[in-house]
Amino acid sequence: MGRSPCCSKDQSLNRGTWTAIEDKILKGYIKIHGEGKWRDLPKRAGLKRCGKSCRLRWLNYLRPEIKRGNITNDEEELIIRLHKLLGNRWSLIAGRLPGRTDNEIKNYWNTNIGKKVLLGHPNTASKRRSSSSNQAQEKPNPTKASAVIEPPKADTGASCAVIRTKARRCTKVILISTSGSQEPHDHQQQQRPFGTKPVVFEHPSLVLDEYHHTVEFSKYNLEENHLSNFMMDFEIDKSFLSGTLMSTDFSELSCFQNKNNNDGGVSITTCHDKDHSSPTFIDHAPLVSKETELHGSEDCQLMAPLTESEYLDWLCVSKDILHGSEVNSDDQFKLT
DNA sequence: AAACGCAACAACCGCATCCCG
DNA sequence: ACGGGATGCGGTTGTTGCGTT
Repeated sequence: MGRSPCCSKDQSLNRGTWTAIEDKILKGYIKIHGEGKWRDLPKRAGLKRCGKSCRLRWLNYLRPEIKRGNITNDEEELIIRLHKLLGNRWSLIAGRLPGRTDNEIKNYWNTNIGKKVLLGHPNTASKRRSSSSNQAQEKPNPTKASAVIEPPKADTGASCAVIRTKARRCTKVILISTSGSQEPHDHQQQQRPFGTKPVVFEHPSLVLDEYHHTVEFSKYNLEENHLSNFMMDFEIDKSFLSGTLMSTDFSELSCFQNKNNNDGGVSITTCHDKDHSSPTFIDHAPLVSKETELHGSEDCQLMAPLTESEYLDWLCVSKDILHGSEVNSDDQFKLT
């Protein structure tokens, strides 16, 4: 039973930086035989490397589509936006930057952006080896930079909180309307439209799930936080994204006008099933984490209400993931 | 010119997840 | 449904080389 010993323990294997000859051998082998079967590849190709190392070298360095060179300002901007939306899911972020690898973006974040974010200077990128003038400044540990970032203070323009440190599958989203004073279990109230009234998603799966997630709701004592006059929970699936959420007219949604108070708004909370049994079509959490009783709970994270631009970002990414195309600006949701 | 400090990034490591029999 | 191998992913470490003293 158990896992076979890691090949990295094999003392006869080469470690460290790859040589040009090794690169050539690996490139040549993959050109002929294609990717995959990494465990067997080194033996077949005649490389004294472990399969993992070969895979990493190929994916992060040797692939022909890899774009070398500095991260451009546009790319940096995109990374920041995506990180705000996706957290430390570097592979997802890299997937939206053609030619860039997750490793490259992760490194870039840790050495550049993460530091700027911590220091509160998101637009003052220090270029590679540009100057040592800032070396005397406080030196945050780059490897820790992405692990703990303080939640943003209310109304600070650039909110860069990382939602969670470890990528986890998001299986549910809970919308919590903080408007009105209706009872959470009142079915009548749930038939009301957007606006100052409770949110309604008229989708069969939502209704079906209502009872179960109401239980979950009381479990976390949301009521005591006075956050939830209404709550609806649902599986994130394609019908939700493409149907319920995407087809909803948000023109009456007033949540963005009352950020960080209970006077009106919608919070979105993500939950994570430990057994990953629920279907998932997006696996990113959209929002900005907020200190509440829920914060730190292993399975449920409460997010602060989104700003308009944050919400649009999230919707764009969600839609893009679903349809594999860019969102037309005309196709975005109208917000008051 | 040598030593040192640091930034950048390549590579490693271990765990999570996927996939197939 | 389950087990185990293959692969993916993110955190961390090691190496390199530039800039400063």
